Amino acid sequence: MKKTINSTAELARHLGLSRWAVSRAINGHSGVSAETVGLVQSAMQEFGFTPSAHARGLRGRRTGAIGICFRQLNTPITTEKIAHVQRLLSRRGYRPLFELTEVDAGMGVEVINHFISMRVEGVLLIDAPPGAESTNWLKMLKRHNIPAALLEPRSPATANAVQLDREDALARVTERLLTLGHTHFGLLGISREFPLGKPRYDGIARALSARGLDIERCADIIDIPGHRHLGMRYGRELGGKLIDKKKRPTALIALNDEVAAGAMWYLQKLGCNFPADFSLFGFDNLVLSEQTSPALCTVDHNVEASALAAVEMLVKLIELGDPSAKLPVVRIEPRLIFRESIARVHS
Amino acid sequence: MKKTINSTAELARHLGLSRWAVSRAINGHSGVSAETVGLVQSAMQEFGFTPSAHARGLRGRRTGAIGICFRQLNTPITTEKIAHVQRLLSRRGYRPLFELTEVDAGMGVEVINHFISMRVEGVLLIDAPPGAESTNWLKMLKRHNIPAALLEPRSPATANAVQLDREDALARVTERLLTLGHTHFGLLGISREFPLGKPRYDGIARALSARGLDIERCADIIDIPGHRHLGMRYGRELGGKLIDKKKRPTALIALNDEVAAGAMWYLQKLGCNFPADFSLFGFDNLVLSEQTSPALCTVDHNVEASALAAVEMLVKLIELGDPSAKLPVVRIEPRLIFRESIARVHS
DNA sequence: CTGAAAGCGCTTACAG
DNA sequence: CTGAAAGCGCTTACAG
Repeated sequence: MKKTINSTAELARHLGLSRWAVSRAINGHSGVSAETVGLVQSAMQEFGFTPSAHARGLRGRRTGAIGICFRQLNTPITTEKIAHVQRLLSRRGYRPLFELTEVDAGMGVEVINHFISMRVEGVLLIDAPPGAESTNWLKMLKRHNIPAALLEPRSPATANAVQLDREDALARVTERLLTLGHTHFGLLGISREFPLGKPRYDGIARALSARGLDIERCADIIDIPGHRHLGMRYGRELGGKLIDKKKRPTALIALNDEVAAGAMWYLQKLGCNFPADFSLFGFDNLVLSEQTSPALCTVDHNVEASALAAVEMLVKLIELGDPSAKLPVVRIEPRLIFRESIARVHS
Repeated sequence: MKKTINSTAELARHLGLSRWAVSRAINGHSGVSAETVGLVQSAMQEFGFTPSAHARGLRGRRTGAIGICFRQLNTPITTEKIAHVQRLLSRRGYRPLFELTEVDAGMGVEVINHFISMRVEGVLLIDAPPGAESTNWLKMLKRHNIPAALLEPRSPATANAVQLDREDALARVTERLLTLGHTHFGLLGISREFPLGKPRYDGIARALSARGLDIERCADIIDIPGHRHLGMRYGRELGGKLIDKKKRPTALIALNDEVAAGAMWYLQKLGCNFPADFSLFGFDNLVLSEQTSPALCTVDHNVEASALAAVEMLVKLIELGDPSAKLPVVRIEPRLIFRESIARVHS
């Protein structure tokens, strides 16, 4: 029967070492021989001993913990962010603490307080909600000198944030379609009044005006104001509105892949061909976009790059040690994914 | 300028109370008046003070922390489990610590060690991988007297687990289709050899034999052995295999909603009607299943019930305080969702 | 309720 | 490297 080891003191006694040597071996500090480090590590392995994070966090300056919070796990994009962030942080020796802020009302403050009570070294807010709520969270953290970085906040931030450049992506999509000869665009679910639609609309307008074209004349906004579910069903309804148009666009740019797939489905059922009758571009690079037929051209969020930028920003803020440090906003370029759903316009 | 408060000692000094009173007020213990509790709480609010979880975890017996781990965030079902678990645990005064085990190789052991170092009071393994890996995790936890519960382990467990009764669900689906007059079934992607398929197949067989029917004669298994992606594209390919059959089934039961939607899409393009030509049942109750046309009949995992059962099981194990306690496996009944994709068979 | 003390398991600074 | 000590911020048991 093996004896069990529950503290570094017991481990030191077992190995005939001082607690000092054990502590420094565990933490990779200098002053102990490589041989001693090996002995300590193999004993930890053998007895399944892991030092108490609480004692360490209480006495030491570093806890190694990083609080990560996000609103909901409702999209594959969010879950991908989380997976990348976990990988990147644990490679840098940090331990992520994940929490959801919107499973219950008022949960956000509770989560931030938990992070504070855990003495996290930094907080990463993913998809932070707009307005006063997240401002309050940032205030709470600042009060405790805990730096925070924002990954894709829902309202525009002026510092310490990483944001996806949707405008640039849509400008590039539009340029590509112009190159293929398209001059009449259908904007499925993309409207200026809508926070999700605004940067997309602006990007399209920018690309058009670079060619001397006016978005008001070249593009039809096809949407249903007040519609809430931005999924396939919405896409089908927009397909229905599109088909009633006298002068049909030749290139369709959809708010996202689900809307694109819904519209494609509906129009195909009516006998339309993709990309012969319509070129179509989605957004999000969901698995769905590969599975449509033809496979959908779309825009990939480049989540890996955003997650990396956010983690590096947070680590830098932690290293600066200045709670009022302001790092410039990082803009991430989305990647255009070209597949089968676009073609040269018929002349 | 407000002074800041960083410890219960400072808080006690500020309020003219003893540290004893403050501690008991914060933890809701008896011996302090309601008035004192109120004073303490409002001062905590005012100064944004949250006691150190590390000091608390080090000295006190309880940390209130629960480790939750899961393999990946790859399905909406998993993310739903997490949201429910967070809500249920925080309502019971526990703090969940979430970690992913499959973002890097060997991450599982690292995650369990982190839980141990955090002195969690219990661990919930969600979608635990089959085989030796999770057995090892359980061994590590047991060594530290940390109870663990399994929510839908990928290999059958004999105790301390909550499992979805897929067999029962498919038996009920089959009964319903039999009631509608169907006697010839197409099993899309459901094969006996496959861990995901086995319980489904058994359930279908059970319902058939209850009516004196033999699954070998009444059902065609339509699948592509070795196919990896169980998504819409696979469904479309299975639709292709189905249409080549001499004697076509009238009722289709798909492995999941994506396979069902893919098959529906493919067959509709060929001019088949749902549910006139084929009745169709999916599984998972994804958002997608509402968005097909006709809307898909499907099976809902009843995640809320599974999450509740798992949380209650874990809480009971913690309260028992016996690291070798074995609670019986809880089976959760999935819910059948009837929509538009099934009909009485043509006579 | 107060007050004074012990102790949780570490890290850290210090003298050797 | 050793050894002895202090201290992180709490909870807890004890005497009043």
